[in-house]
Amino acid sequence: MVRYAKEHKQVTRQRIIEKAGQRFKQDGIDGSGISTLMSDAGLTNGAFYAHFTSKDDLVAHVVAEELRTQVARYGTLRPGRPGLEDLIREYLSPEHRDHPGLGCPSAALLDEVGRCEAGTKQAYTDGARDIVAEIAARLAPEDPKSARGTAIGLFTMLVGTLQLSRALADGKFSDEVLERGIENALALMG
Amino acid sequence: MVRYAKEHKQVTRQRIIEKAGQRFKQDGIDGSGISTLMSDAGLTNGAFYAHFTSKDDLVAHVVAEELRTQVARYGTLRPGRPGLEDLIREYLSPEHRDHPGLGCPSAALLDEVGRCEAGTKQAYTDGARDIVAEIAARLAPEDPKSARGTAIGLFTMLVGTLQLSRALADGKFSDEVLERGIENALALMG
DNA sequence: TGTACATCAGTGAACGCGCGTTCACTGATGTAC
DNA sequence: TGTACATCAGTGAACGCGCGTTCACTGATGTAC
Repeated sequence: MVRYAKEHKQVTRQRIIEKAGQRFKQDGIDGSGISTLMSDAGLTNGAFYAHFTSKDDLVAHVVAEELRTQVARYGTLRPGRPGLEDLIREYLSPEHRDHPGLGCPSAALLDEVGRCEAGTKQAYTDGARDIVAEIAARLAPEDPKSARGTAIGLFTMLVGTLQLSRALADGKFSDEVLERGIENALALMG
Repeated sequence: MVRYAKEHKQVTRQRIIEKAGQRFKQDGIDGSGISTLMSDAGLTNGAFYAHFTSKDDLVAHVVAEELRTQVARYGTLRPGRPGLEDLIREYLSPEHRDHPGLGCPSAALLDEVGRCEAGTKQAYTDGARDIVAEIAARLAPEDPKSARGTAIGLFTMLVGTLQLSRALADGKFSDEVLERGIENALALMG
């Protein structure tokens, strides 16, 4: 019937998106060229435009996928507040700090997303809404709306703290930022 | 004696650094080319290497200068905690969100600094130390050390909140993030 | 069963462009005598 | 006072390179008859 399995091209496209997510988080969006991205996916540069109309198009899909993955992580945590506490400790760990390619897209790319075109910002906005809702639901399952403010504060502090820890040249200072961040985040949860 | 006023070249160098700070914060470091930076300073590209050994060299000096400016801002605030409260409201304002070029370098560039070479990260580290110390001294003038944790939390939340507000395509959601951020920051101060 | 043709994911060379960097030169202002 | 020379901040064209993007082509697999 078909020369390739029906879903072959979709699988390839998904592989490009996932590898590009890692590369973007490691080297930045501006810092990652099409040739590198395609080579990460085991392909050559020419095939790119059979999958995406432009780099901007890829970036928007990558951001959407990365945030979807973050939301999915919440489903794997212990239920309720204990799950959030686990998340805080994992998020503000030296492992996460030292491996941005496998970590949170917001920590790696948030200020760059602020400079991206509308489609990418929209994809980020949709994902951010889900993340805030997930955190709020864990903080106050009976009335998530009341916890939105705290959820936003928790999220922004996690992101800012990890970014700061990555920008510091002094390992001791960086470790201190992570440790204080855990204390602050747990305190913020109440 | 000299063809130009003694300090002429220093003045030009300082102008390049300050204009580059604005450009970096607006378009990103990777997003700003030497020709644009020099044209911002009213010069042509060729003069760049009479002032800096490389783009990385400029970036390190810009980061150092930008953080020095941030620290200097603390001196212009009302003394003590009221000054910090003013800062929080100014920092998390729509005006600051909408004019990154004139705003906080951490909010505009923090994740990019994390990917910069050692000299730039060192410059950032030195500046961050001063900012944390300034905030801590305002939170607990009698015992700043005890307030370091809270100072770090306040700083990271401000930075993360402004970044998030800039990344959101939805103005209403973005405004909400700023408002909740002010509440959370004031609560964190205690 | 065998051969001609259609499909299409992927190849790889090439496009113009802007990047960071280099360098021979300019021209305004000084000094020497 | 006038002319030859030194200084040096800044000019602007050029360097090789990698960028995002285009396109003629390949080659593996299917269908037609």
